[in-house]
Amino acid sequence: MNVEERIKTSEEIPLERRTIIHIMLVANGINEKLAIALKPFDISIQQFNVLRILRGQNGKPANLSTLNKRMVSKMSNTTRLVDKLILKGYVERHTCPSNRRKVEINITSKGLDRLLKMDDVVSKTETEMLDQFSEHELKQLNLLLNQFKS
Amino acid sequence: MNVEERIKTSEEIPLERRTIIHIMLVANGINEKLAIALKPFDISIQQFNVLRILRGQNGKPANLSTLNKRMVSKMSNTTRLVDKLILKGYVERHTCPSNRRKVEINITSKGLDRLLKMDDVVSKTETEMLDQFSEHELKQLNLLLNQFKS
DNA sequence: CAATTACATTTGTATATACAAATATTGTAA
DNA sequence: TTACAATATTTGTATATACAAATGTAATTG
Repeated sequence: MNVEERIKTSEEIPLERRTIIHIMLVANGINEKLAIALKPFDISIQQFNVLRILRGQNGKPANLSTLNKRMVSKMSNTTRLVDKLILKGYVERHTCPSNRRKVEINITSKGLDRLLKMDDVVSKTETEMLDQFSEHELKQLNLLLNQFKS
Repeated sequence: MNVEERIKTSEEIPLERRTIIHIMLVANGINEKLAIALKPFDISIQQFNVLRILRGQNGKPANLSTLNKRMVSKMSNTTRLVDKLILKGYVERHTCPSNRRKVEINITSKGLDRLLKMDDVVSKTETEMLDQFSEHELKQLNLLLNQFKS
């Protein structure tokens, strides 16, 4: 993808700005592709992400602040995100017995089951997007990305 | 920024998935930083982007589909985005005389004036985010990003 | 132990976004 | 020239997100 072509500009873009725009374009593309892949499951990327985190807990319940810390894109409202997953029967929420301010969130077996199927299409999509890259290039890209100031 | 640390995982992430997550984290960081920079102007990144496109038109009016084509993140509703800018007095909208299905959108002098001030903080933010990079590295990063399938 | 502070989550409000349907206008073809 | 298709935008609806305020619970301190 050529940046100038994509945003239809004839003017030359300074290298720094071009880099920022480039990253944003690629990230939007990734989002779009993943959203399409997950569409048949009627689930958003964020919801998928939460399910994956919960699975990674290996049965150990997570609370909202844990989820927030581990999410790729920080949500300002994890409560409502979890609400949606409960409605779908993919997670359960209980008040934490040791600290009733907290909630314990677990993935259900139904959630685990669906997640397994989502994994397939997501992995396939990820591989498709990156099949132009050699392993060395992927490593190089990760190293460069590390230099961004967070 | 270390990916594993940021998403608090102890498990090893496959290189492809790690790359995708890395890009998303960096893009979210960019978004956040730009949003903060633009906050004093009470304007969203998308709105800022539209103003920049309109300025690039050099007086030539743009219609909605032109804006859509040139925007970094495709909006599904440019109408309402332009509505907001009109409310702020930054743009004007008129029905296109040659084709009354279209609208002609122009940036106002007030919009141009504000945009000039926004440019400063945005450029500063962009430079801050990238000051770890040499010119060679930026070029290298752009080349790698080009390999993403769009 | 009452008051205060800190913590964890929920709720309210405004705006953003995705998608589909509706509206208005223009072009075209029988 | 009427009917139909194509184009360009707007509107409706549902969900997502950002931010601030509210709620409920726990810990601390005088």
